[in-house]
Amino acid sequence: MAPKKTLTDYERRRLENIKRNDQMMASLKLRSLALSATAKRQRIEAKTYKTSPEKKPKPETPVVVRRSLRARGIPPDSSGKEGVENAASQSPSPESSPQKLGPLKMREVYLGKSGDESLISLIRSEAAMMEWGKPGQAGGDGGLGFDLGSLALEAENVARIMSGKILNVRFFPCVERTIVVAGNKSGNLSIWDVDCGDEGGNGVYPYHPHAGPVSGISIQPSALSKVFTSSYDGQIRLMDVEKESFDLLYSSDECIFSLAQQPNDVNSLYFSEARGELDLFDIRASKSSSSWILHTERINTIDFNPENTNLMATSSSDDTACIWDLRSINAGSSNYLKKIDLKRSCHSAYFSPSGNRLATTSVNNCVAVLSGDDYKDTSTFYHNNRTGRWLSGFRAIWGWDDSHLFIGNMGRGVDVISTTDGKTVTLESSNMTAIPCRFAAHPFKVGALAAATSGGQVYLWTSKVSNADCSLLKRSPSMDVTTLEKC
DNA sequence: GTACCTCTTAGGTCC
DNA sequence: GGACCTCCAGAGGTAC
Repeated sequence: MAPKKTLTDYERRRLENIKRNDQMMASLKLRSLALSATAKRQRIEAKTYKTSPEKKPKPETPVVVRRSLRARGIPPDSSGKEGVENAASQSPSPESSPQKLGPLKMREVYLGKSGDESLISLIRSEAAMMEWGKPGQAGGDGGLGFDLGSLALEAENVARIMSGKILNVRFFPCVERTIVVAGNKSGNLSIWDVDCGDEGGNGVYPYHPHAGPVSGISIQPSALSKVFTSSYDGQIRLMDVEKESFDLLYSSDECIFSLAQQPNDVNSLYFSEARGELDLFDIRASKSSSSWILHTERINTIDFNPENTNLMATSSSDDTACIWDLRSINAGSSNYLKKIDLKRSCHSAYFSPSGNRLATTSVNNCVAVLSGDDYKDTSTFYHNNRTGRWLSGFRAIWGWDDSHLFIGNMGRGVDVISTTDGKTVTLESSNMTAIPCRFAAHPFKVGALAAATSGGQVYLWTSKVSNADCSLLKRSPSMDVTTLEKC
């Protein structure tokens, strides 16, 4: 006989509800009525998931595989063991740090073993440098002369920075440094300082600011010390490195599914909650200033045109993606500039670096690119986007110009779709042992591409030619331009 | 039309 | 190496 399962809070509340309802039914002498009602509709018992009798807490600590064994002088037998032991010895599980409605000190929710002082001072100094520098974005319409063949995944650029499914990955928009930030389904936020390899430590700083999946991360180049995060737990938090805290900006009973900021506007947040609702949050006034119902189902992504920041794109599980003009959005959900019906749930809609194109990814196995005047031209590319339940849905992102899109491949590769000739190539590496689902392109380092998996790993592809790496560039025959009908 | 059920998918852990 | 767990998607089917 299986040992008695420990009930979660949710299950306990649910059982209490059922018990209360039973008592109420009995008191109203409605039990016989209720029984006849259930007899009418003979449902099989609600689906439950088996749980192991003695569930051991999962280590939430990052394991960084930053140096090859050969490079570290470790014999093959020791492979990975060191990291795993480190992970197992890590302390607080997410459940041990329940989120409160209020600000959280960074150290309160820090899950790492060594301190995070070096990260705090690094971000402060990078923020100060950005204040002075004011760099321009990489990319544009004309192309960068970027050579896809030079992309490689070095062994030291592979890290398991958290456990579980990564839903969001971003680069800190700093010019000099490569810092990756990712959020997972457990509400964790991990920051990986990739360049700290020679400075001791593994460079990964894990935090647990949310009680639910992290649905959005936003960082502005002009305010590097402020990291905005949203979560299914209904909260928006601001990781303020100057104050060393995760401030609570917004709290709701509804899930928050996406978060975005207009370029160069650090005082406003756009986020989606519930079914199709988009909210504008004024950070200085600390209140939601506008709200619109734009879709009939959840909004999965919000993105702004980098050249005309009044144009906003949304993708939704109501099978559509839309482009809106913020100056006329008040007129309601029918007042979109452009709407594309994808027949299936749409996972993403992102403007290209020049703003002249929009790429959408849908579970209809298509990546669609809108271009031309008023985005009236549509090109569609067949792409297998059926990721199933356990993987984060694929989202095609733009590289550093309008010529290439990057998206995960179910064969553990990175598909690169050329928007100029419609051809797709797949980047593969023996260092990439899981399917990359979510991507980020470094805004200032052409060729630096972060790919996150549903197992907590991040692969950092860089534009280096290395004979040691066995990255392979091959043409995928099944992914030429196709029509929407074929999709 | 709505509510509910089943199936599918991959990665990590444990034995 | 295989069994088991994960569980906040989405599609398709069925009952009401």
